Amino acid sequence: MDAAIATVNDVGYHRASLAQIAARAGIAKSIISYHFEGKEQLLLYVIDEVFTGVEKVTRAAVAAADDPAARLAAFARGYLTFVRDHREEMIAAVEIAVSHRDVDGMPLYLAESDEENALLEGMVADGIAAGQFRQVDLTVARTTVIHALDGALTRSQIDARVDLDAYGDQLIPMLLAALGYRPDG
Amino acid sequence: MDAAIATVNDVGYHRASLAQIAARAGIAKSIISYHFEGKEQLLLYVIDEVFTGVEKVTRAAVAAADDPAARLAAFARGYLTFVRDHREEMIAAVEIAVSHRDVDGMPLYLAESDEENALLEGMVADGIAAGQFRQVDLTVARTTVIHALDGALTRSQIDARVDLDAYGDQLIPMLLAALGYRPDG
DNA sequence: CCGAAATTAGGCCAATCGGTCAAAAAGGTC
DNA sequence: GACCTTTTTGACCGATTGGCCTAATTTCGG
Repeated sequence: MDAAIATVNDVGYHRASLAQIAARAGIAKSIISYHFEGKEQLLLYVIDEVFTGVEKVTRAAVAAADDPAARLAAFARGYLTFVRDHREEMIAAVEIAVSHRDVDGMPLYLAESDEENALLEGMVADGIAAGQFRQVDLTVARTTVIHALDGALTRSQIDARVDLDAYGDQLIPMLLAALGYRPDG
Repeated sequence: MDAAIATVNDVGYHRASLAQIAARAGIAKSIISYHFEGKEQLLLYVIDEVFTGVEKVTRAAVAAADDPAARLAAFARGYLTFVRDHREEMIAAVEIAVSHRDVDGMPLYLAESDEENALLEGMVADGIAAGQFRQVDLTVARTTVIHALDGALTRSQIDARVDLDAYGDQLIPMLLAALGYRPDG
C-alpha cells in the first residue's frame, strides 16, 4: 500500500500500473492480485483508509468545540493538521478520487460524502441560527469551505515546505469572515 | 476537438483513447495523428484554447472595473460567466489539466499560471493598499479565490442545473468578506 | 480536365495493461 | 522430518493502447 501511494504520487493514477507498484515494493505483481481483488480495489482501499482518517480527525475536532463558528474553525484546523501529518497519503487519495472512474465513467470525487456535507451544512446552519453567521447559501458555503481547504492541499503539493499551520492561521479567519462571522451575535 | 471534449467528459482522461475519440467523431483515428502531433498535443490544445478563453474574459472584466474590490468581483463574475457559457469545455479542460502528466510525472495543474497569480495577487495587494481589504496573505488569498471558483465548476459538474449567476451572487460577497472588504476604506 | 498535394481510411505494429495459472517456496503443526 | 496450507513467483494470456504505414480518395490550382 505504501508502494501504491508512492507510485500514484510519482507517476499519477493512470500510469500507476500493477507492474510499477509491484516493482517499487520489490514483489511480483501477482501478489497484489492475490491479496487484493484487483488494482481498483487496492486504490479504493487507499482512499477509504485516508478519508476515514481525515473524517475521524475532523469529527473529533468539531466535537470538542462548543459553538458553530468554533466548530467550523476546528473542522478546518483538523483538516489542515491531517494534511500536515499525512501529506503523501492525502495527495495520493485525492489523486485517486479525481482520476478513478467507475464503469459508467462517473468520477469518484463527484460522489459527494453526504455525511461531510451534512456536518458542514449543519455547522453553517447552526451558525446562522445562532446569529454568528450571515444568511449565506448552505451549498455555496459548504462547497467553498471544502474547496478552500483543498487549496491548502494543492499549495502543499506544489511546495512541500509550506507551513500548513500558518496557512490555517490565515485561512480560517478568512473563512469565518466569508460567512459574516460576528462573535456571539 | 468537440469529440475529444465530449469523450473526455464521458469516460475521463485516461480512457479517452484515440479510438474512442475517432469513433465519436465518425472518423478514422489516423486522422487525429495526421492533424495533431499525437493524442497529447490534441488534449493540450484543448486546454490551451479553453484557458486562453477564460483568461481573455476575466482580463476584460477586470479591466472594466475601477477599484480593487470591484476588479476582484469582476474576475469572479467573469470566470463564472465563462463556466456558464462553456461548461463542457471547462470541465474537459480541468479534467485534462488534472490528469495529464508530463514525462517526469508532473501534473499539469501544479504548474501554476504566473500571469493569473500576478493578476489575482495584484488585485488583493492593491485592495490592501487602498484600505479596502484586510492585511491577508497574498498566496492564501489567491489560492482560496481560485479554489472557491473551482468549487462552482465542481458544483455545476455535479448538477448541470445549478444557476451559476445565483451562485456568484452568493459567492462573490463571501469572497469580498473573506478579504475583510470595507467599501472605500 | 488533369496531376500534384492534401486528406482519409483501415490494417498493422510493438508495448503495456490487468489478470490468471501452475508450480515453487515458505510457514506452521503434528 | 512429513504434511498441509498459505504465500510468492515468473511465465503467460487476451485486450487495449498510441502511433505508423500504405493505399485509396478528395481537393484544387493551372
